[in-house]
Amino acid sequence: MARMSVADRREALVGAALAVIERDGVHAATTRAIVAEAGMSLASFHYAYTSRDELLEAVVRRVVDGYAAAEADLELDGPVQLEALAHAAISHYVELLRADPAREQGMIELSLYSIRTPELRTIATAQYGAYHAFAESVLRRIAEHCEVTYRVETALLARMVIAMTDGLTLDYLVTRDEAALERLTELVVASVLQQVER
Amino acid sequence: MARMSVADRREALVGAALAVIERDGVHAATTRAIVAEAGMSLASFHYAYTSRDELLEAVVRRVVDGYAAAEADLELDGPVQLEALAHAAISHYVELLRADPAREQGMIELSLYSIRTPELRTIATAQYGAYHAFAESVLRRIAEHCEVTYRVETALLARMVIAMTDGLTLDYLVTRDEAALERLTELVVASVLQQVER
DNA sequence: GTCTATAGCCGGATAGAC
DNA sequence: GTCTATCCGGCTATAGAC
Repeated sequence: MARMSVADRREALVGAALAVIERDGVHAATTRAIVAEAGMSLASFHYAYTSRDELLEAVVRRVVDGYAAAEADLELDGPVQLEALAHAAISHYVELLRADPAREQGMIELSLYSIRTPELRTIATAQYGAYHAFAESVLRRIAEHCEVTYRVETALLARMVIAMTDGLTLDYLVTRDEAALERLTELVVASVLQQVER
Repeated sequence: MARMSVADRREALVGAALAVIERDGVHAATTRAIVAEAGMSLASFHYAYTSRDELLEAVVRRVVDGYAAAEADLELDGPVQLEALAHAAISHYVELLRADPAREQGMIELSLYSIRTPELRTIATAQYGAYHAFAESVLRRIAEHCEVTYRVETALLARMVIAMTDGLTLDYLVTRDEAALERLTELVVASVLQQVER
């Protein structure tokens, strides 16, 4: 294998780990599976990271950064109705879920693994902090765009949205019931809209 | 160890497995950890079950049966208001969550593990089927008691309740934020009440 | 710096004594 | 029937050749 800077090697390993986690789950993301995915040797792994947990910490950081970037990219332009906007935002996630359920399962597994591992606990908290911040930012932009306010603090409503989408995700992962997913999505949207003060 | 019938041994192993899963997670529930918890030898395990997955299947079955029994035990008597009843039902679960978060984490891990394991997939589906049936039964009894109906099918609303409590659970497991848990609970109750047709 | 080889441990499952 | 002892594979991490 050609020489790579440690930074590049870490980058490649994080990407490979994410790929394995998304495809086969946290349980399957062994150092061996990760280096195989990255096309490098086992020793190279330990040259870039001292331990598997250190790599997983970097993986969670990348996921968190990814959400921050997604927030910046989100477009909420044009003269759209409040209901349509709320529906579009939730549906956008639900489509991601339907397109790649294993990925979402991997993300939940990653959170659960993190909170079982003392050194990773704070990282897991940061992960959810990023989820909440993302949802809150979207809610805030919707409120501004549609000139409405919420009956509860935006941060709390954001938290509810994350909780509801997580619950939706678990339901779909287990049952794979498309019809229920669609109808549950509508109920989640209705629950959010209920908290809008026009 | 004294002689035990295979049935008794299985019973003991399922209980021990559940204890380990609730305390340390599915990942830690190795055959060795389970037999240590049950106070028996490793060989005795394989005398009662042919494989670890076979035992885990039995564990999920016990969890499912436990929910069915809990439903039968639930009391919804007395002239209570609809709002108080809905709040009490949700709060009852939230108190279980606060009292033993590790247990709820273990149950979610068990579901995720099951859906990653082809032979256990149907069991996971049954587990959620039992959750839904439990919630639906409670909703039905509340509706009957308070003489109201729901704007959507009771089965769908039950599904929403399970999804929301799952999401609530993940949020609390990660953040351990008591204040947020309380306020999220209120939002979940409000979301359910929104679907009541008086 | 990168590799192969291996140490050392823990996992599920089994053999064979009693 | 129940045990101890063991096989064997996979894991993380490291040693040492190049």
